[in-house]
Amino acid sequence: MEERYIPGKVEEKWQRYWAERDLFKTDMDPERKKFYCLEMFPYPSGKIHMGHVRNYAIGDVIARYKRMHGYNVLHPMGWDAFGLPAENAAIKEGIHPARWTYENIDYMKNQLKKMGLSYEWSREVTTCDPEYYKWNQWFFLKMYERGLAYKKVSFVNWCPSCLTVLANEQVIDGRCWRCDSAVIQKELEQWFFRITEYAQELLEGCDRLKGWPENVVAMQKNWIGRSEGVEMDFPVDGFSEGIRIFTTRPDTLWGATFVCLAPGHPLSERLVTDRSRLDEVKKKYGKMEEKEGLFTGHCAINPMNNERIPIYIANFVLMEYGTGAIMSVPAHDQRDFDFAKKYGLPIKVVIVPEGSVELPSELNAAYEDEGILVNSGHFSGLRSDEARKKIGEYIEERGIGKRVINYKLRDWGISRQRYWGTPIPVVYCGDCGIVPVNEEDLPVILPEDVSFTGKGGSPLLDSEEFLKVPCPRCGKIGKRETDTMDTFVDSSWYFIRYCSRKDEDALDREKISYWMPVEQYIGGVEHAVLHLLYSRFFTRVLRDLGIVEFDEPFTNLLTQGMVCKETLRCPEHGWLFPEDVHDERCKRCGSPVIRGRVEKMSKSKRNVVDPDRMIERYGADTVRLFSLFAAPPEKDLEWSDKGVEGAYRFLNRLWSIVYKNRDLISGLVDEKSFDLSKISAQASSLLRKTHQTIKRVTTDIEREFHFNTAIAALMELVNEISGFEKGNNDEDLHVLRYSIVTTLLLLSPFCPHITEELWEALGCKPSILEQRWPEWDETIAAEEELELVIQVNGKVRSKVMIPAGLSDERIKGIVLDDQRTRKFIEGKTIKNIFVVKGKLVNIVVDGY
RNA sequence: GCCGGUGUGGUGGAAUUGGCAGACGCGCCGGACUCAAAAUCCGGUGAGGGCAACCUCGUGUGGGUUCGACUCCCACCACCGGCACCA
Repeated sequence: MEERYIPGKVEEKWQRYWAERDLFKTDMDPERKKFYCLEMFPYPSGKIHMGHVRNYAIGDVIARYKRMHGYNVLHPMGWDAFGLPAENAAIKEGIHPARWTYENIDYMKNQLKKMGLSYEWSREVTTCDPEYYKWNQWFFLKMYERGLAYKKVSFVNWCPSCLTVLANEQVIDGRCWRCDSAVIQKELEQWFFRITEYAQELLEGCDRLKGWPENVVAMQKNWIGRSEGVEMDFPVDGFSEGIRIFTTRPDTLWGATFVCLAPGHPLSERLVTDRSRLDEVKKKYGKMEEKEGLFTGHCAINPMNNERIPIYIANFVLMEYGTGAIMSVPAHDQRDFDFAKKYGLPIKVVIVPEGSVELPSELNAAYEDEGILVNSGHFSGLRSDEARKKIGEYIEERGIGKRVINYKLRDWGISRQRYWGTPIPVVYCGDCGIVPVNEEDLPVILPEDVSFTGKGGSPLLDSEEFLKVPCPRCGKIGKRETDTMDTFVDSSWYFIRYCSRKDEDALDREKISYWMPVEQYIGGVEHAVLHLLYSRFFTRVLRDLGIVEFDEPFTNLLTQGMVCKETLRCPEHGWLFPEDVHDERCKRCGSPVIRGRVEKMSKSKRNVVDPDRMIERYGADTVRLFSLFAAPPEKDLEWSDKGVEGAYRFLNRLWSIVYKNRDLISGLVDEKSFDLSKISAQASSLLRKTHQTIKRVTTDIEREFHFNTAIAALMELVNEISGFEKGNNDEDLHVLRYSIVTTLLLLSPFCPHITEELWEALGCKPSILEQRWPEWDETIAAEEELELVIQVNGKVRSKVMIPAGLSDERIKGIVLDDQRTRKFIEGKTIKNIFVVKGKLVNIVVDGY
């Protein structure tokens, strides 16, 4: 190889080398400690973007680093291959979703290979493969058997553009997570997974997720949303059954002046005579804009004070939470207050702020804080918290209610009225009703001969062959379920599938128990409540099915920040590509360009950088290096073309240093220990720096994966190597070789190709990735001489060099002798001297 | 509104338990090489003052603890993210 660094050539050579020797293949080995390193698998959208590059670069460094520490590392990759874009492509371009998906996978796999990622491709998972989704169906059947999968009518989030139902987790600010259309509420019959069954366990588990970022844990807790309160029945005039309400504020029970039912509440139909008015309120259900209500004409009895209070249907009451009915306390709840004002209902104060006698007679807002109870029978005078406890007990003693816990978490709606997903394995029979498909008939295969018009519901409705099937129970012709599963079902267990190869048993207990859980999971924070919560739920279901024997799938989670870039705007032409700009002006109209904010890369804002082009120009090593160096992994990263060039320069420098010294050191035998008396001061310093660098790189990676500072340390070492001049002895060359070889080893997880090449150029036997991670010697790393900082009253006044390991007394002596220091302490009384070992001395003097 | 996070040079970001603020990189300035440029290499680079050795100020704002605070405590401001009629 000639002396010029040509990244493309080097990278192709080593990628082939690794592939030919299958160096990333792993097998279960109970003798070795395992490490499961996983990055969130991508949706095969067509091309990878910089967010992928960053995600996989981080994962690859960790996998390679752990491998060099002797771990048996599982590092797989796959495809979250079902989903809407494939179907939209079919409608728009007439290409079948399967073909579209597999072509994208081919292309993207090739891109990933060019990045030099250490994946074991024989474990590749593709979720649209019947061999994979068969197990989705199998889990569904098992869950159905146990009542964890069920069908119910409810209001659901409907995306009018995607023409499908969305889970609560997929609605962001009232809009579809995928296409951003406004989501509407629709009453439909849907399949659900009973995730609420695990609400408490999922919540408790949060506290044990020590290796997860706090904000993600907080978001999950928040989403599960536990609250404690009481449930009690309010009897209804002229009806035998009462209205069961839930409240977290039993201390305000005496202030309840009306009762509200959710529009979908079973009693609402029976209490309301005017159907059209009810439908009107229903239409406004869940709408945040305005409160809408309808008096039922009936009254309920407040069991605490036996007052008759009116019953309303109100659009702001949710059927899905609590009991679907509330007692309304307008004096102490702003929503009830607004409603009471609108409909002229009485407002009764039962809590006053502690220390004050009463609230103003005309409230203009609800008093929602805690306080002292008034007008509340014999509970008057108690503080809210005491009252809640006592009233809870009182209610239970009298048998009129009970203390309960409620969760915001709703069951997971998994039905999707779309084609490109896992068919739900159920048949509807005229006689038998809902009948699950027999296990041995799995998979229910998605028919391929369907047409995509984009109109009139799922293409599956047109497939006679798929639709008309004999009932698995009685054999009579029934109708197959045409809804498919939410793709989040696919990604809820893919990490388990990786434990065995494609042709092996998908649920091999032994392999799963060896490889799981995932020691390190890496991905975007956007899945904080979606995928990550579903996976925790699924893992528990699989545990209860006896397939796995752990609760949490991901021990450590790293949520990497977004990849951002500066945006450019022209007042005339909007967002601009960098190439549309010349001399700070828009090329088209000459207007001065507005340098916009640094924002997440997006096509619409024209601030994307294409990984292919970057890799072609600088090589994967440079792209990896820059994306790891520019920011710590959990923070947002600002892409900078100049920064990339800086990374490229660094690799070129390393390359030329190695080749400059190659003839001198390539023939030498590797040594790890040196006779310090034989080497020059420069070599001794380089040796020390090398050991310090091993230590810094290692601890920076161990401590929260701070690759940016680890790389900075390597740059410092390379700077020192570059300035190194050997003394008049041959031993110095051994130090130089040791230092360069160590640099290559430390850099190899970040930049695997160039380090392999240089490793080989120095006469070392490939592959560098099979080497052990270097170790440092604390005594060599320690400085012989330290720079002691001298402060007087906390201000730095002087610095002196001292030998390491002096006693405090000796140090004080040296300090007080120091010329510069004396200027500041002369004629003053020394009150105290603080010595920080090996670092600093602070002299406290009077009269300063 | 509730929950979480962030705030440091021209810029991306460093600073282990409270102990030299600004590592490393980018940019900029100066120099070497060159007919010239690019590339490369060397040096400088928080602000203000001084010919200088040096001095003063400086981590969003105000206070506190401490010999000593980017770091700990209290209050506030700004920005970012999540949730939000959840009774």
